Amino acid sequence: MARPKEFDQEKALRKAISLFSQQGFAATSTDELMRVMDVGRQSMYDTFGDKRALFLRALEMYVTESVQSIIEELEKPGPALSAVRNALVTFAARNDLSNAEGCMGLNAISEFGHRDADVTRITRSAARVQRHALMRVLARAKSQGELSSDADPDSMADFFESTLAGIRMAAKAGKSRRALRNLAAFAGRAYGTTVDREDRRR
Amino acid sequence: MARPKEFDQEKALRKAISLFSQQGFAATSTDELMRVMDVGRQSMYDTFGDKRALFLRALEMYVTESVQSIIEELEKPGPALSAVRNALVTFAARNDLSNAEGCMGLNAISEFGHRDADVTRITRSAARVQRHALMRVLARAKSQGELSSDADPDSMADFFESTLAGIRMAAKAGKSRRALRNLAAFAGRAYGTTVDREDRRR
DNA sequence: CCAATTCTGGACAAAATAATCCAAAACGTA
DNA sequence: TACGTTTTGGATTATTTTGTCCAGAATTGG
Repeated sequence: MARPKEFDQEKALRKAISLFSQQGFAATSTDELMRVMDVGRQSMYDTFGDKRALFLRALEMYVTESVQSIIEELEKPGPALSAVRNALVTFAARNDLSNAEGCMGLNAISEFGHRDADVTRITRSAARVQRHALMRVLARAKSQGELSSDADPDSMADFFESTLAGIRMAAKAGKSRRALRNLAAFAGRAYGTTVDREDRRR
Repeated sequence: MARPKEFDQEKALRKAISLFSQQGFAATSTDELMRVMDVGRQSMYDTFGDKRALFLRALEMYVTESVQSIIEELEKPGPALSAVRNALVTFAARNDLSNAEGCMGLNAISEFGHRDADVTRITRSAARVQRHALMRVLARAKSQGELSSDADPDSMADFFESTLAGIRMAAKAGKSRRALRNLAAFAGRAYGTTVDREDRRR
């Protein structure tokens, strides 16, 4: 038919994610996006629609992958609580945290709050999926007697999510990778006093 | 001399803080600021310089007050670790968190990262002051034997700050006041297993 | 080699936004 | 009351930024 259909869309999106993560939506100009994505203006508009649509596409891609990688950690075999604690530590060690780029998801929530329906839909949806996996692991922990009876799964889940957010912000604030790891490990303590025993078991 | 010197600067600044907290810097137009602050354009420029200077003034006011109120909690009498845990719970109950307005400090870090020297100076300076108070309380905890010997004050402090950030984000994400409180209480568990005993003591 | 189609890049139009200007009103003080 | 100073608000300008247009180049299939 014709010319081989555009540039590498996924790569371009990743560049956009990087830029949006650093500066947010409003502060990022289309000129800057073009330059970083290495795409002509027309190509950009043809492919993605407009700046806002591009942002939403990028956001969706980002949160989906982000949630995915956390769920993978949560569903690792072994004691359920260990998986939870480990997910925190592993998350703290992620490469993309060390460059202080920031989390596009948090960024979007920061910037838009809940006044943008599309943004809210995307972040909420991803959060729901993650929450689901989280509650499943916690239920498993409970059924296997890892949790004391007074432990409230909802609060534990809220705490988990909040810890992730805290780690992300600490990373953006410039904390060292080691500090992030220690912080995550320390947060794990909240999940019960069985930490030491389980850690030794491995 | 002349006319009675302007409007209520502090009130206007608070309005500006509210708006910036919700939308960030770039997404907030001067028109919107004028309307919300209830100040004429010229007055605004005369009084604050320009949009950026206004933002910095507002940011400084916000983080100073925010840090101040946390330090007050941290320095309350009683067992040091209780003060730390209590600071988290009290923070989670703050009124300004329930309206999902968001934290201007986090917002600023999200939006600017460290590419803006002035913003960085303001947030860093406030963080340093808070950190100082925090380390003092933790040192007191250690000297009074509330901390096990393997506890690392730096990690504990990082965790504390990270928890605050997590609570703020959870609030902005729309979590209920009760959820925030439970989350904060749960985070407190990380500071040692003496929770129950100390709580009962009161 | 030709044709159809898509990409590319620069120029351009339109809108939004930051910041300045200016004249009139408000106010304290003499 | 009258003067000098300051605030106020609208009009205006300049700049930035988003999005479109258009013509030429590139590429695949017949």
